[in-house]
Amino acid sequence: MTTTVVIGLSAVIVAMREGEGSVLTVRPRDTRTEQTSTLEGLPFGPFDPHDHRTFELALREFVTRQTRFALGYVEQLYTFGDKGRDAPLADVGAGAARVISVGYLALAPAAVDTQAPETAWSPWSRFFPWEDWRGGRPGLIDQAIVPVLEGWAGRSAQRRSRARLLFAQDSSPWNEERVLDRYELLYEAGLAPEAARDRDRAQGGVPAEPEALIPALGQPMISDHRRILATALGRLRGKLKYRPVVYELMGAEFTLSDLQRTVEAIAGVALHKQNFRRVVERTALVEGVGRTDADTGGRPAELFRFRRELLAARPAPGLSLPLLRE
Amino acid sequence: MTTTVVIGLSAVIVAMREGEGSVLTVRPRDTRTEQTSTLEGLPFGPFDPHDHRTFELALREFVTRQTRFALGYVEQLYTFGDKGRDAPLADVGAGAARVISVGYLALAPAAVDTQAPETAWSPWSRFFPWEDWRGGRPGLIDQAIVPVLEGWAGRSAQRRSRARLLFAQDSSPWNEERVLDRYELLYEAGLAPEAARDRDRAQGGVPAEPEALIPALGQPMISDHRRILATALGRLRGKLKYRPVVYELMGAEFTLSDLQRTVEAIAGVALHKQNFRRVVERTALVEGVGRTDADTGGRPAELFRFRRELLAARPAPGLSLPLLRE
DNA sequence: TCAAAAGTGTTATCCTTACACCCATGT
DNA sequence: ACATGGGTGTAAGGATAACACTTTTGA
Repeated sequence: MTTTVVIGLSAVIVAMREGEGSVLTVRPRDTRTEQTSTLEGLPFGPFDPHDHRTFELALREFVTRQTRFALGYVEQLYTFGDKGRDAPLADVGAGAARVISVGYLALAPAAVDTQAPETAWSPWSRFFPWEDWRGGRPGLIDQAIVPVLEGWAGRSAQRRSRARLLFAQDSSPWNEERVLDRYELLYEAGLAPEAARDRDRAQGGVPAEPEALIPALGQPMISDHRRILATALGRLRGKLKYRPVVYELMGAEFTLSDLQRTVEAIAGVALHKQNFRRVVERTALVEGVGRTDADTGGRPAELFRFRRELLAARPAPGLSLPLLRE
Repeated sequence: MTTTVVIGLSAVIVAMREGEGSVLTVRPRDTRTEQTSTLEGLPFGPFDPHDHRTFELALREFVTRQTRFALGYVEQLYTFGDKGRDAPLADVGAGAARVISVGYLALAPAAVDTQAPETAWSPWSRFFPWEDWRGGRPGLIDQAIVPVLEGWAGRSAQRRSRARLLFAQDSSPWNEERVLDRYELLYEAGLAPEAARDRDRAQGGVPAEPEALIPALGQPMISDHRRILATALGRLRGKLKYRPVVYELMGAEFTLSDLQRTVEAIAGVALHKQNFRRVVERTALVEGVGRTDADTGGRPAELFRFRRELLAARPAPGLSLPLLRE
């Protein structure tokens, strides 16, 4: 028996919407029932080996078709191929097809809008509520996550220490980059509804009706899309520090507070205002445009622009995160 | 017409051999002519969607089969799918198959050996002679590369500045991480024999006999393997700085000079001895074992070991590269 | 005794962190 | 006047880079 392979492309398209780090989601329409899915997913499209010259071109094309805007910054994330966690398209194709999905990260300025039906901007705190530490340690970690993880870990020292490190218990520090590791831990511990669904499918059965969701554990997504999203968020948080990628999320002109709020939303931590400004100014990648924005509620803020022309001429640093002590 | 997709896995297996950063290469045997290839390639194997649960398991399996040793550290690099640069397996399969290759980076300690026939450890300076700046700026850059690039760039300011930045001309600094960008520049400029070959194949013809190689431009490899190797080397050079990956290349015990020579071989730059030691000791990821190695030619050196047990308990830093000024 | 490589000490400089304070606007 | 957010100055501590120097071996 030969199993054929189908390559799918998924896009994590990130933008700031209403002050929150958000990601473009779709609710696909089931071809049989004509119902739109209750779960959200990422924009997803097949890669046609005959027509498409490169993955990236294929991605840009189908995203433009689905969402009606053209992507700017795009980078390949990872290729996912685990059996049992593959995309639901596997059922749709002829016979047994294995779906390999190549995940991409795309960044869009806030102004970019989508008028396409069935697509929406969702703040990613919907999917990963434990990742937002801007207001200090989220209560739900100790209320809802830690107790269940302790039950799962039992006497296993390895499991306990893994949970302790990833969720910053007992004075171990919060590492905002390890989004994927945390999601995978929750998945393994059975706290992600996706785990139960994948298990049911593997046993040949129809997925059971989802149980009542525990809001603290975040909205699940279609297929392995929450895993791809976690990969994207972790990668973005890391990249922020060594490449000037934040500016891909900003409009043409912005205040330094806008910039700080964007970095905070992505990194999920609060930053020290004065030191953040210094860090930004030291890179010399922004310059004032000589005008101010008066709609700030206080003193008008100077408007800056990103000096994109320097990108070609330099190794180009990122931003350090001068954390705000609690 | 449907074009089928085949997924191939390629492995860049890195180890120190005879003091040089080396990579495991194979000379595949042509199924028709029974001749072994004149060009080297990377260990490469098909991914069987029916049998293999994950890419990584498939990779470990075929590498063990081809090279007779088991991989340790493994990480996914990138998935390559450009038409016209795909693997030669495309001709071998039934009809028109498009080969997508998922590249992996693996690190092995020097002690690891391969007894398999047709495999060998090749220093990567064979493939990228311009990447070794340990003895200062390699003369071949200005002798052989820059003149040809200038011809290629012509009056295009963009091309000229790209070449200038990547090859550190006119006081622009050498950025050792941009291995892939440099290779792609040479490919575009037609300085990589692979470019001519891909062009010939695209026009339906049989690849012309390779012209006499210009040694300064490095040995070409099969398919797009030199591109994958460039990706691996760039990634490894970057990762060195923020994750403690060098230790994956070291034996159980090593001197600080061994460690420095390894970092220098990978990064391709000379480091300042005293400051390197300080940097290493500050991470506290190594500890002396209380014995010395007398075979150094001078004063015996203290032996150290990597405190791997700390990896689980820490965010784990890398090494900065305290450059040696010329 | 000398070459070769290991290993130590010290200083200037820069970056980060932390703290305190002033400025310009709307209500 | 005062609340709100924007913006500046400065000093302590730590990391890096650059320098010179001592120690221990083999030939």
